[in-house]
Amino acid sequence: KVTYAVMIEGCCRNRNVEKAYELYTQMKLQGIRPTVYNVNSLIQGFLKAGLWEKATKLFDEAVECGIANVFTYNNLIYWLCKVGKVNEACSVWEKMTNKGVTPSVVSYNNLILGHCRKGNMDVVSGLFSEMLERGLKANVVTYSIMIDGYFKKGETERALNMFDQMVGLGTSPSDFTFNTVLNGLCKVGRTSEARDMLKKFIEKGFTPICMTYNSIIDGFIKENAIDSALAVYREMCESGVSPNVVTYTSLIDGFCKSDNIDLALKMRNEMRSKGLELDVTAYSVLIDGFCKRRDMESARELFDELFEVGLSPNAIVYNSMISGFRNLSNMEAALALHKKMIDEGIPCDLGTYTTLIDGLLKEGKLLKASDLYGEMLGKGIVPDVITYTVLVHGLCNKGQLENARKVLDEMDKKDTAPN
RNA sequence: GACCCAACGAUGAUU
Repeated sequence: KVTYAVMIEGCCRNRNVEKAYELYTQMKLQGIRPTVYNVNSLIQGFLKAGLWEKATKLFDEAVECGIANVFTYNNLIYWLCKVGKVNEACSVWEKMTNKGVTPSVVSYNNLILGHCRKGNMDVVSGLFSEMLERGLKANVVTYSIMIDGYFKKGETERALNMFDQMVGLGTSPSDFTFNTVLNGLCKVGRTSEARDMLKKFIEKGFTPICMTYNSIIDGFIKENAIDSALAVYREMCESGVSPNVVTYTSLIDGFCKSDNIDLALKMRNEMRSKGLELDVTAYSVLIDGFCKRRDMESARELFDELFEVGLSPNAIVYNSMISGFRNLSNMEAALALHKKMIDEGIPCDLGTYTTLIDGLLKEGKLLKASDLYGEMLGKGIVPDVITYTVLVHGLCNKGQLENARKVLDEMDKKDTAPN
């Protein structure tokens, strides 16, 4: 039985779920009762392999025969939260408590994470107090998740309070926590503060990693403080931390957005000279840079290069290109790209349609624009304020006041506030 | 005894 357990686990780790499942059935055939451990590792294996159906089937079986434990439930709750199905995660949670399985700190952490990603911070604080009331002690992961959640929601003070609370209650922050706090400060435009804090953290024994510097570099980039960003980049290299593709992407993006395409390209070369290859995001930054400069020829070259190196552009890359052609009023090229997206099976998103509709309306091609709007709605894509603004503006400019009125009414029905 | 959780980069309108 031990042998089977070890083998099943090993197969799951090696992403060989098929083999693991084979062993599992073989074991059952030999009359050996599978343990929770076996089932748990199998479920996890299925989840990692994206075999959602098989995972839930096994999970339901485990629940039915009553061998499911906290770990079993946590596993599923985690994956549901990760893919944004927080409501389903909640029903698994209910099932768990109904079966008399007591949630652990990890259970709470998983659910809190799910709600943080959705931005439901009020639910999060409810769960947090519930957890404490039940006599569970929040751990460093709980705090880190919540700190990150508050920062991402823009509730900086709350985030910093959580950090103080954690320290005050005697939970030592981990390197993970430090990175979360630093990144959070950078994201809300307090990068210099983060840089100073980094020094203090280092004194407390924190070892910065590439990601730490990346957060600070990107923060300065977003504040348009390119020189500070470069200073941190040098500091990073000097302290022996190797920059990665994310570091360079931030810097390249900074140069592009401050209209310094030459320096951006220089950075790309520096990156390559260190043996790093561009990924899709890195390409997208450069492509967008050229598109914004209305240099569609260079953008196109990079777009082609992307294919040549064996990558395939995602919707973001296409959207940049489409937006670039739209700016040049070349809707023919823009629409050709839209067609290519569909041919290649790249899902168009709200941005794709908004840009296309914007361009078409500006050209006076109202029919084509409305076709695309219909196509978008047909795919279940819901318009947002920006889309509505595009429609109202475009229609008004073409004297279609009636239709613009209709759009405003539609907004009203959907409770979207005009800006 | 072994299984579960957290952190970094890119795209759309108006101004």
